[in-house]
Amino acid sequence: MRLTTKGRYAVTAMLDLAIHSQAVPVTLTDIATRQTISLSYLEQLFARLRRSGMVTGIRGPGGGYKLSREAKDINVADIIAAVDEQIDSTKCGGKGDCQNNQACLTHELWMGLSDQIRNYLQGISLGDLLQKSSVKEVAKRQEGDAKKIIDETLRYRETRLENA
Amino acid sequence: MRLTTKGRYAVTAMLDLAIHSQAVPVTLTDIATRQTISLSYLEQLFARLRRSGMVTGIRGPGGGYKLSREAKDINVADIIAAVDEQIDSTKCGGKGDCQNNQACLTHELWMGLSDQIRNYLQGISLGDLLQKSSVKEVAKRQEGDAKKIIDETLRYRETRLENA
DNA sequence: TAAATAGTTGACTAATTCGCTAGGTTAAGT
DNA sequence: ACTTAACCTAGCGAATTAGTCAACTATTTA
Repeated sequence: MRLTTKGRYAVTAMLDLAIHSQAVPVTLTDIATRQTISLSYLEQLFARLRRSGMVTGIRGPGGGYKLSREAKDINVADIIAAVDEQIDSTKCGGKGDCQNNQACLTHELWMGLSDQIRNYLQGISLGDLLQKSSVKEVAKRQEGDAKKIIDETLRYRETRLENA
Repeated sequence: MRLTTKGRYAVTAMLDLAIHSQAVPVTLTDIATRQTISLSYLEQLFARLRRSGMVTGIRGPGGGYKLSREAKDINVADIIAAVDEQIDSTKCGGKGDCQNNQACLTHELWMGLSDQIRNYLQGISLGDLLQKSSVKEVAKRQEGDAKKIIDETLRYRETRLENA
């Protein structure tokens, strides 16, 4: 388990998706606008997230991304693991023969510690993060900020849905 | 809080130091030999650890490094923070004005999550890690492995201490 | 059916970090 | 003096980060 900015971007974007994901899919352009993340970089991250089965891409006009599961069933550890290709952090690929063909201290210690962190992050779901009131407030304000850009599109989609 | 191999090296080295730190200081050469980490890289890591006040360097023959505090008073989060220069992970340096001069989602979410991870790692001390029996076993075997290299030096030092 | 939208893919790039090497200087012990 | 070992600095190749650009494919609407 590594913790880098890449993982942070992914978690932030997924939370944004969880917040705005209603019946209508959310486009990466919307997320990029709200979270000020490069669109192309988001595309790379979501390609991995999609392959991990956490999100579903819907093509064509009115398309975008949706969570594949409920927010409460997606945890932070999974998101980070999806975008961070885990390089074998032990020189021997987990075989335990890094030092004189035997297990090294790193193995016993760090692997265990890494597992603990993973377990910890696995206990935190997107749903949990949504609960936090502070997140809700910021999200609400961000919607307002981006309203001028997104509003028309959104309104258009909603109208279309109502007519369907 | 970031988690990279750099931090892992630092934690591993500090644990090695904690295990072997008796009355006699431990040289970086010893640690480098036991943990198969580059000596010069270790020097860089320990420069930071020393500046953070976690270890004390003793120069000259018979010198080496010692823990500045007891193992139970040094936690994993501090070690990682010491070697990982924390790049301001919010674009605005924690001022909370990254997006339209207001706090962004990243702030509310990731900073909070990062704090949780930090708090968690702060609860794990070197002393706690020493308790783990598996660590003890590996350390014992590693001592045996490195015995041919280190034994003479160690014996020499002990003799010197007894005579003092 | 044509046009517009939007996801998908891949190649490419500048900047940074990682892990390490090489070479020194300084302080302390014998 | 000589050795030891901490301490310091510069630099290097590889990897990663964060991002751009461009082409392509699928879907929907007109």
